[in-house]
Amino acid sequence: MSATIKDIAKLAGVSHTTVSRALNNSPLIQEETKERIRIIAEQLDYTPNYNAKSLVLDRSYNLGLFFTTLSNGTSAGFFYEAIRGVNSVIRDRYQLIVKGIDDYTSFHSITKKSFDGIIIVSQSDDDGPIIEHIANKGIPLVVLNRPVDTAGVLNVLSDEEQGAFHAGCYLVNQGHKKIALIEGRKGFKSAQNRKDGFERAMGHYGISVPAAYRMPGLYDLESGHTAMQHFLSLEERPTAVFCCNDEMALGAIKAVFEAGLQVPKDISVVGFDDTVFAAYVTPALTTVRRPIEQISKEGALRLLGNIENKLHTTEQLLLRTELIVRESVQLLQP
Amino acid sequence: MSATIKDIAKLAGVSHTTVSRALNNSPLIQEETKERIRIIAEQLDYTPNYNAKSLVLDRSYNLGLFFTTLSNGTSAGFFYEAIRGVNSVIRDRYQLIVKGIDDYTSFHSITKKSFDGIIIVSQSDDDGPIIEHIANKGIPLVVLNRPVDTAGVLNVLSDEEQGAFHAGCYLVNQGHKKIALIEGRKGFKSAQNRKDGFERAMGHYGISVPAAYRMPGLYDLESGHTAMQHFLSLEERPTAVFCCNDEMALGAIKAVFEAGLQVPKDISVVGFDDTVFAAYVTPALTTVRRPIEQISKEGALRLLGNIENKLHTTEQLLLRTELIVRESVQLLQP
DNA sequence: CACATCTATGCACACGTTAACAATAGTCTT
DNA sequence: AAGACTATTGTTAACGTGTGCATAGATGTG
Repeated sequence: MSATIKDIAKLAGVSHTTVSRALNNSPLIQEETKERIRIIAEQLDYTPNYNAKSLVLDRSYNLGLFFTTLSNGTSAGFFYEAIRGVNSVIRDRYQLIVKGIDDYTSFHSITKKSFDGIIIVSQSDDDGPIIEHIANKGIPLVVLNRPVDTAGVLNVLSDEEQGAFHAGCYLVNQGHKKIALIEGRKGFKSAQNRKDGFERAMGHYGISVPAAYRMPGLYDLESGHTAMQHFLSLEERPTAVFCCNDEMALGAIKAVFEAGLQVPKDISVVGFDDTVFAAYVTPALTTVRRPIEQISKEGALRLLGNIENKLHTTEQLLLRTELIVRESVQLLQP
Repeated sequence: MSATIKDIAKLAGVSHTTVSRALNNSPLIQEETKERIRIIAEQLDYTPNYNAKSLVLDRSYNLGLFFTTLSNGTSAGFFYEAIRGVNSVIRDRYQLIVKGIDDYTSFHSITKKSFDGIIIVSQSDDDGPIIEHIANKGIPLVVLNRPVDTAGVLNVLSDEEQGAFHAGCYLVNQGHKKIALIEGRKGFKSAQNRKDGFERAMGHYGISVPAAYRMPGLYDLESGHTAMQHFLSLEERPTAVFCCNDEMALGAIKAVFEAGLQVPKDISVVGFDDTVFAAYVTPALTTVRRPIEQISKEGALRLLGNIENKLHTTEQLLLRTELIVRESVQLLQP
């Protein structure tokens, strides 16, 4: 069917060894011979069989890109930016294999032979076992988006606690005192960090957040909607709500409008993530931007570095978040 | 390093052939022997080397999932749903390799050896060459989202023309006569189809759409915003605007609010795609839903069918779109 | 001129797996 | 009891590529 180095060898009147060396641009082969062989390869439309190469070179040319889940809980924008970032770095050097961790029934098939390196975009503590497995197998690994301290594992993430802290401070500085919180999906590390940052800000200014001002959420529109309905039903409504992501913030805003009220006039809303539509909803959403694409780029770069230099550095990179002030927060007069 | 069938063979006191057969559950091997071998394999934590398997079986266990572009023009939600749909079908039988077609400098490396099958999520006529290439190489192929008529290629898409037609008719039936259009990204087949469906609806009711009521768009928030600003500046403003996707519709709505006007009271807006946030913006967006996830599922299923039965059927599957009526269109009194 | 050195190439094997064919022992048939 | 057949296992080669070692010719050296 398709041409092999042996076919080329026959036509060129040399051994297949010479062809192999010529096409890999080995200094052992005469320039003239190389050129002749290259031309024949071109004519035959030769493409190396990567499976054979992999077998003998013990490299798969595969990079795994694993998400905590593909089926629920991962927001589309997040997913997209992560893949984009990684893809822009690897170009054609590796194949990018995308998987959801929760699709694995067993990690047995994850071996050094099938992955040259793995990028885990982790959103949950439940990812611990797979991280252990990969590290044990000695596969180069970078974990994005969530802190890990396993030795030999790279780690790139944004400082979400700090981002939430800034958002909380901002609300207080705008004059808010009755501030409510819609939490993220339980078990997701980000949910914990964002909550922590928010709490720290409140603590910093000595503002207490009663139980009625705290609602659980699932990072989706619907749970934001429900949570806000609850806040609106309270006798003493909060004047501002910090939502642990933009989708929930959107759902929350929707609930406010449905109740015949206005954002930010009657109630202020802050989100987290700066998703693409945050700037375009009405009112434009004040939110915390985390540099997903940059995180995935930096992560991929460092991973490739470790792969190519056969290192297993343990490095943690923390990228700053940024508060994006738009129109969804009202300045309260004292 | 890692165990091979030969290691198992030694421990079991049989030939490596017997081990291979046992682990592949061949009927040639005695049940008792199989069991013994399985236990040893388990103890050694044996995993087959897929590169070696691929080499001899001439199968890669790879499925390509190619998008027109990863870097711009593909909406995040679209991307996400497509991967989800395909992933839910293939589970652990194949590895899913995600690529942007515009990342390829040459299609040379796309061979039968490296891909058992390919799914192209096509958004542009520019994808013609790669489709030709893949079909010529005899690699099983399904093209999603855009019509193709190459022999031996599967094709699954939604009837967007019909969807846009219904949306257009709906606007007219709600009493609108001055209807404007924000077009999709030039070169994208969907842009043409949606425009065609809209035009057909207008033609059907004898409504003419002047040049000033047509604006180009790029499928992003910003171009929708710009286009709507243009419409608002006209002496005789349209009463309704059909946007070729939801993102542009969001941008358009934003522009309306900025001008101190209201949707749908002053101007009605219809989108296309029913992205996740369509239901949660204010006002909730009336739009056309196309079943991306279903399309990618159906496509993947049919592709796997063709791969496993070694067929190259030429089949086209057209899935219906659905008009989702929400709150962004005003009923005009005559 | 004899020997060492260098250059360009080939030979043979390895990577881990599957499969065609061969071999052995036991069972059945007449 | 001889031949045919069956069940189980082994021998060997093959997939396509890369590499250590051998080889042959050319060139340099004293």
